[in-house]
Amino acid sequence: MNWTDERVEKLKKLWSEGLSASQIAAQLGGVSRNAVIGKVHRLSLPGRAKAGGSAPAAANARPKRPATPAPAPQRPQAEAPRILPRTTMRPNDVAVMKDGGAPVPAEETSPVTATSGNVVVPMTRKLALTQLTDRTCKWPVGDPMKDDFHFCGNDCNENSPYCTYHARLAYQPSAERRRMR
DNA sequence: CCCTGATTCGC
DNA sequence: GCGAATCAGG
Repeated sequence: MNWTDERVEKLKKLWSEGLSASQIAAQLGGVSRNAVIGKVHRLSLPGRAKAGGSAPAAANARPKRPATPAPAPQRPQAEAPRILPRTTMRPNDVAVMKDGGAPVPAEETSPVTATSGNVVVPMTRKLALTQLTDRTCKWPVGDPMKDDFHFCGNDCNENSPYCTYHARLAYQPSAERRRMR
């Protein structure tokens, strides 16, 4: 895959926007994240800022490289579009989903934080925390700091902690991967 | 384990 | 110049 001006330009754009190398590689298609990082360095683009006191990356630089380059099997990265419960979502994933119009918990352990404010939900049974059972949807509704806070409480599947509706919101596929020719 | 960027060096 | 392999972290 050539680094055409077009692709380089897109690389610069996405990199400056803070996307990770792997995400950029996914968008460009046909290149690995290593290729992206390598290109970034070659272009002398500013690397990622090291925030809190840890940046001995360049200080070390004493790796060992075996003189035996094993035949590297390429992985064509063609996974099936499986929808798996990804509870950990990165900022970019959330940003993409936000356009869908559906309210979605931004944080992993506590979806509560994201639902503060106006949440439009089909129907809730307005259950308190202590009234939740194994079969009631545990999707939080409203502001936990206010007293009108409650949980959805609808019937949920045996496995999922949420009802069918909220399970869709909670378990959005990472998606936004595949983008190649 | 997943991920991140950084670096080296054979090609 | 390219990028896989590798390192070093989170």
